Amino acid sequence: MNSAVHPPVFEPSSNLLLAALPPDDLAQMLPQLDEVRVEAGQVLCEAGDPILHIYFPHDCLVSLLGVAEGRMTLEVGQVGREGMLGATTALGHDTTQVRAVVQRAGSASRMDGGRFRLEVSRNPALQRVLYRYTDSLLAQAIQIAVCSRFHVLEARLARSLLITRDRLQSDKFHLTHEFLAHALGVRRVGVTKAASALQQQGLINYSRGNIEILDPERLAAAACSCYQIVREAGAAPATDTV
Amino acid sequence: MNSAVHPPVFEPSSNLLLAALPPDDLAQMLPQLDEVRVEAGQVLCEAGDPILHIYFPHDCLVSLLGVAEGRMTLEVGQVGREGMLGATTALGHDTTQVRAVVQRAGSASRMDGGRFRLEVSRNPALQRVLYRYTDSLLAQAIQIAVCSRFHVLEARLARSLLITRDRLQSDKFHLTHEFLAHALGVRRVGVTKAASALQQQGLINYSRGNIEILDPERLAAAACSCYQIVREAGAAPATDTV
DNA sequence: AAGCTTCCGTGCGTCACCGTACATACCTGC
DNA sequence: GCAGGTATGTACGGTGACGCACGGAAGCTT
Repeated sequence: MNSAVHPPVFEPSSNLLLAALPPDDLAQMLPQLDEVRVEAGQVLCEAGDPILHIYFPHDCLVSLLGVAEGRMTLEVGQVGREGMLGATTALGHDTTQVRAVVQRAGSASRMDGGRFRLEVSRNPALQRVLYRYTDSLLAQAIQIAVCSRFHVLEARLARSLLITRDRLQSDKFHLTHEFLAHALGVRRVGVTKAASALQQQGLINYSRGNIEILDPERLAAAACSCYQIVREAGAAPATDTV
Repeated sequence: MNSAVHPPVFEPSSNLLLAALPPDDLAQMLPQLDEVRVEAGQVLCEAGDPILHIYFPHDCLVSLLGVAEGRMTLEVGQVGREGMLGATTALGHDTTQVRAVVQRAGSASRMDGGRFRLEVSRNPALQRVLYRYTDSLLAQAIQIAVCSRFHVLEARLARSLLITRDRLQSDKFHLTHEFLAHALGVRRVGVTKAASALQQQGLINYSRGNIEILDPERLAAAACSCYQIVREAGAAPATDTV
């Protein structure tokens, strides 16, 4: 179910973390990486469960959901080709704190969790890459915490749509109100109401999960300032001393 | 103003991150560490400002506040003797995303930000320690994001008090409603109301900032489950492969 | 064409928290 | 023992989101 039907079409190095490794280090990891295809809605790992595999996305997008009791969840970060899923297992956490749900289907390089730990323990270059990436995840999580505490739903929805747009490099994508509700930590009807407001202002258009961003500039104006901050947090810092 | 009036009474290694370093690595850093005293309410760094110094707390406790527009803030983590302040500067972030406010006065080892960067760049043991610590900060931030989104104020207040109790190893400490309001991201009157409820149940007692926890077990029952999760996130993971 | 599933829209009562304003109690220092 | 700052208590209308329930529309399957 996870295996690609067609022969692999992505080089592992299409993931930017892997691409950042020195060639020799990358070569050492290659035999342990499998290309797999992940489908939208698929749960790659569940909060509290052991981390069996880690993933380096190529073209898919994964949503990290913090989980409270019941069905309440809140997106605390996203993982695309610039990152990886399961980095925390390198530090001895055998379970994951978040649920990872595929937002956009695509391809990823997968690796056994135990082998990854071993590889990290003897690969300083990989350690540095993971440290950098964990730090950027922290920056994202902090801003999302602030945002979801203080900003109203309509602004948060606008922010979320813009971030997705940036990541997917497209003004059109598939995302149901239900999915957005889980990410924003609100009811489905709350998303419907906020989305209707944005649509009536002519900022977006949607129908049965097919969302189109009509006016990015005005949508950015309707979003909170967290949009800029989260976007920059995902990018690399100005200088690189480690 | 920051210098200790009395001669230093804390060894740098009373900070657990420094203590985790191999003796040789620690010895190399020692000449660059100054013991300073920090006072309650002191702002060690302001969100958006450059990171001039990094701190390794000995017995003080520092609150990390994510900042939104206006006076709205939300505590996204705490730094005590198990951690440090400013680790992110090692990765080239010249500014900090959070405001760091001293919650309990005490002593810390301080170091110049630039020298710290240099030290990190050539000290793999230090890099590993920072990676571990950043990962635990991330775990804290994630849970706090979830908690502040879904749980009611009274439960969050109980959680906050219990965590402070654990860190300070004392049932009595000083913490005004105003300070708690900034940490929990709510109004001061909201804290007053929630604290009154806890007091009427006989769980706590307070007067002019002097808080006493009367019944930790029942207070834990009044708190959300995030208390356990955050506490474990602050602790070291079960195994250590890096 | 019928039937089913998925997705979106609306209405209604409830509630936690907000913003603001004002009142009261306690502590410190002169 | 009075002034002034600090800390806490109370009140009140407003609102964003909640929980629940139901209606409807679009697409897919048979």
